[in-house]
Amino acid sequence: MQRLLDHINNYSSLGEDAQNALNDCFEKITLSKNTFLLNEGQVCRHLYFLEKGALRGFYNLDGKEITHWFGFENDFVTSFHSFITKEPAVENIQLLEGSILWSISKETLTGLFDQYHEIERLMRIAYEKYYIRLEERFVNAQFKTATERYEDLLQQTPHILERVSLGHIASYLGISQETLSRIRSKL
Amino acid sequence: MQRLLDHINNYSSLGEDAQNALNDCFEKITLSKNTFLLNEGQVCRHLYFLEKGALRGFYNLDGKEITHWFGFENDFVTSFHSFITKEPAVENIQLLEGSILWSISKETLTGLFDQYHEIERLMRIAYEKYYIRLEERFVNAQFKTATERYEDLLQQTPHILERVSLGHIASYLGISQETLSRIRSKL
DNA sequence: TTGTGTTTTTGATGAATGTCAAAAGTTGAA
DNA sequence: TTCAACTTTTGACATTCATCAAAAACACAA
Repeated sequence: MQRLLDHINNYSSLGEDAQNALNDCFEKITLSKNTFLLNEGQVCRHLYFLEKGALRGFYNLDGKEITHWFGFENDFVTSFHSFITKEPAVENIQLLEGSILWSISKETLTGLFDQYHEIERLMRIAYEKYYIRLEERFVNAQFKTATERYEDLLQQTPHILERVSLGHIASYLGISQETLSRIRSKL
Repeated sequence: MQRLLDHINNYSSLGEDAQNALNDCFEKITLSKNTFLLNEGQVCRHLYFLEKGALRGFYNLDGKEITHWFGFENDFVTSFHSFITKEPAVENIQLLEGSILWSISKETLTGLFDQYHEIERLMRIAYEKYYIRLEERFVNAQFKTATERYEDLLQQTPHILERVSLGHIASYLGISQETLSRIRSKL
């Protein structure tokens, strides 16, 4: 839990009351590798903080699994579309390693927003960060070649390569596994 | 201004005080076609609401202009990365039509957040909406073919086609103008 | 150490899309 | 109405990447 609070204080520092409230409202979850945190079709009612471990979000397209994001230590994780709209998720969230997570329900979080302006501020700032992170990925996806995307990954988030299989990374980069293998052999 | 307030109340309804504060803090701007609202290299210190008109965000890559987003009526517009981080923008924002905008500086907005919890909430909710909208575009960019992306555009935002030149739309879809022209001739 | 299941690489081929160049179409000012 | 500038389409060809199939490498339990 301290890790979550430390991480949050990087975003926007919280008063003691708010920190205590968060402490009371997050619930610890320990899950083993390959477990599903969410199955497609379910409404994702929780926001998670990943203290330790790794997971992926993926959906099924023409019988293939498309991994479109990964989560690692210090990431907030949810199926954002489902969490925000309360519609059933189109994606699955699956553990890639045994992990420790902290969970809070949407209702509880909304209650905290009402009580603590500073917690809502925190969330506003978190969305800002996640927004620009996504924007960068979007621009890369649409306007860079497969090789450039792989080189960017090497530079910016090399830890992903060490913890995730090539097949998952290929679909994360939006290319086939064979193409990724060939790109790697040429660098 | 009423249009801005009406739009905002769709997101999250505001008390009278907060509405009046917004009224006082937004400034009206009228700009003619082709004007630049922002040039790359500048820090984007303002958030804009587009009451009437159209504009595009684009950046230069290998001597080509890449249009990566459009703004139309009722859109909040800024160079998000620059606005959030205060770093120089990599993109330009240019008017596609004569437009009416409402502008607020980051400092003023931050002041409103401090004073009015409900305005910060509004922003949190706005980011949620913009986040899932971007997420959808990202998935389309990475995992759909050019033809599918064009068909989605036809279905979901056909108004774009009526107001923007093909060259801009092609780069928005991440394809060459020639390919877009061929896709259209085949449908 | 062996064997089995999984992941990664390699090869051959085809489809989708980009690039360059030129033609055709459109628009708006004089 | 005409002309010049700009936008869109068409054609020929090159490049990138996906797909399918098979081989190689790796992981790890028996």
